[in-house]
Amino acid sequence: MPRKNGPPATRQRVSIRDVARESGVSLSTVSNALSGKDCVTEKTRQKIEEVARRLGYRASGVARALRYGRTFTIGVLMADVSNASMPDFLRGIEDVADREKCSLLLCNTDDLIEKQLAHMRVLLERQVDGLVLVSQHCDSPEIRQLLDAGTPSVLLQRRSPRYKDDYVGADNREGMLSAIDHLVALGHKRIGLMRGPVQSSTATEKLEAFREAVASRGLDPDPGLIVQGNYLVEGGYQAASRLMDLPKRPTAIIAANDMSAMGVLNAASERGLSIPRDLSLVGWDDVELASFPFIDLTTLHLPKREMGAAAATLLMERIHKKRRVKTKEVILPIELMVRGSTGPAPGIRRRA
Amino acid sequence: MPRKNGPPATRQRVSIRDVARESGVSLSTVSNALSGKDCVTEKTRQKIEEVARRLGYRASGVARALRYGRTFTIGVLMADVSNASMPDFLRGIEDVADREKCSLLLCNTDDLIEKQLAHMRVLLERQVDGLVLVSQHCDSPEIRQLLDAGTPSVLLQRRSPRYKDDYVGADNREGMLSAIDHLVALGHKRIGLMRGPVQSSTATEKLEAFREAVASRGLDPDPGLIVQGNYLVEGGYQAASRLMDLPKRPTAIIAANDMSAMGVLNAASERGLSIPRDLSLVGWDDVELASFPFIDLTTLHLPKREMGAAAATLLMERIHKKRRVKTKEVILPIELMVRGSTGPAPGIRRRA
DNA sequence: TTGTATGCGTTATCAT
DNA sequence: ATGATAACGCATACAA
Repeated sequence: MPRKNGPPATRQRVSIRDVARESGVSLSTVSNALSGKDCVTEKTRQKIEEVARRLGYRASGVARALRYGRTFTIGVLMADVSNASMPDFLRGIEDVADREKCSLLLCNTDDLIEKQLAHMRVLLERQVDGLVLVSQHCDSPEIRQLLDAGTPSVLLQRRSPRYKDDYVGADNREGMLSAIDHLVALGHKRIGLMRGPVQSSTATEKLEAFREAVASRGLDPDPGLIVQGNYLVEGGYQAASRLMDLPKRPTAIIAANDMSAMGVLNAASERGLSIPRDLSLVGWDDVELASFPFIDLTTLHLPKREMGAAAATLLMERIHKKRRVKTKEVILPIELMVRGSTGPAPGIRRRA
Repeated sequence: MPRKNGPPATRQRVSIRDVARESGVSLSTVSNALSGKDCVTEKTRQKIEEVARRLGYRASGVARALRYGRTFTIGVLMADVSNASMPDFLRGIEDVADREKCSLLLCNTDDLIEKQLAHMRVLLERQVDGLVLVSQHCDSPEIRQLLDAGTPSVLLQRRSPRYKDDYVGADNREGMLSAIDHLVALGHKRIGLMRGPVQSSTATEKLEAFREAVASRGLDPDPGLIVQGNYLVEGGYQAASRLMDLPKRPTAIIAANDMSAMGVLNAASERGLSIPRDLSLVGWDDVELASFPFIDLTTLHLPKREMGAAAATLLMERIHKKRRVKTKEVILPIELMVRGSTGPAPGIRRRA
């Protein structure tokens, strides 16, 4: 029986057919036996299993996916895995995916909308069961169109300002208030904020909470105290430099995130400013290095792995059609980790 | 026409069939038109494209994979993406994968052989086109069996001591010698080595080069100067503590990697030892934080992204059957980044 | 209990 | 230029 069809599909893989032929039974019997159905004689099953093992048979996930209409695959889009928090988000997603027998297809977008679009198209073509986006870009029309194409999706850490999606984030407002209250308790009144990128929804939330606190706690409302950062070390350095070179320097800085806080440390050491004696510093995210004794950064702990897991859980609900229309948001608490980078404001007596 | 087949495969997706029906042509014509064959009238093509767009048609990667016998997917196995070097390896792999229209399935093994086995089985079932392993476990019989099952694979950063595989690594011997020569030039004679895990092939290579150098450079051969580390901060702390509490402390330490070097910094600050005045420190990997001004760690730069790319390139050669049997090794150069954590040995005049 | 037939969506071959 | 068909590997409904 010569193959009549085209060159592709070289048919080198051992398939259920080979097992059937070799064990002298039919396809379905093999299928039944191997998937543990009870309608197969123990003897037949034994035989089949032996043959399968001998031939090194391994069911084709591709064929299965085609048949089931499910790939047991989840696509993950993030700007850059190399960014400190990303691996933890990823691990959280994986925790749940593993449990649900799903694998992860990972794509880096480098924060480029075009790259994200291309990746999304590929992922949808691959028929992933769902999509997790840790991305600033969830608002452009093309992306919305793909998002609405029917494949479940969930936003993690960054949300769309204009649309209502399934979303997992952290309580940034609470975080900001607790940071400020901590600083206020230490006597700080002139607090600088390094805000994150304008497209970042979390940056916006933090900024709003900051303004709210400035008003309600009676802090110095000088708009010069709010500078632009970008979540990177270098951006943190530049932003911090602007704050430090202000005619009247803030006594404390809240960085856009831990990485930009590193930039602040650089800027401070350059100017011979001692932290926390001359300047208190609060980070955001609580990445691993924040807890190193020689860094010892006071920061807001983002439960990254838990957030990833929560996102994946939301996604699985959709995939299992447990929830069809109503969107859901999960906001996880955020905790201030008080470490050594914050101290009494200069000129304030200890235990003020 | 009621569906007769089983419950799965719900048939909700718009397929090439729908496009064919809607545009009043046959399946093959749609396929030809959409895949840019020239045997289609321009008018027909227009029509088909319009319909496809209108219906939101997207070809099924799964069906294609079944048909082609290729999934355009590469499986990546690593102990833990959260480890500092992993994201860079991953990016390198992705660089090449993107170019080759492949996506990455990422699996964390947590360095557990059972987990790795399970993931490998899943990946092979999914019919990935190839496998990249950044894993200590490539030597157990079960794993070898899967590795030899026909799917191309390449080892990255860690190799098998017993088997010859496609492999990409760095020139660890050169790295170690350059580190030692740097220290020797600074007057160090009593150098401590924190070796990596025993299963780590790179750790072994470094250790051998260290011993070679101790002999050839006439360094203190005290076996107590070699302690066990584990690539983690805490392990580095403990190992460094042992070295520092030696009756006669080394004047320099070469850490297992940058993370354990952080542990050394912790141990040093705990003992009030100043680096590099009392103790010189060399790391390994050159992760981002090594270059932060307030850390400023002298370390060996591992070209991680390039290594990942080289591994993926090797893999693609196999996938494209450019190379069938002969295994290939790529050893990338490693470069000493001299920063502030190394200085003259105590008791040595400056500019010794 | 076991075998036969069908379809998942695609594309290459072959016929028209 | 276009259409009919088979095959990739699997799982199921149904018949024997």
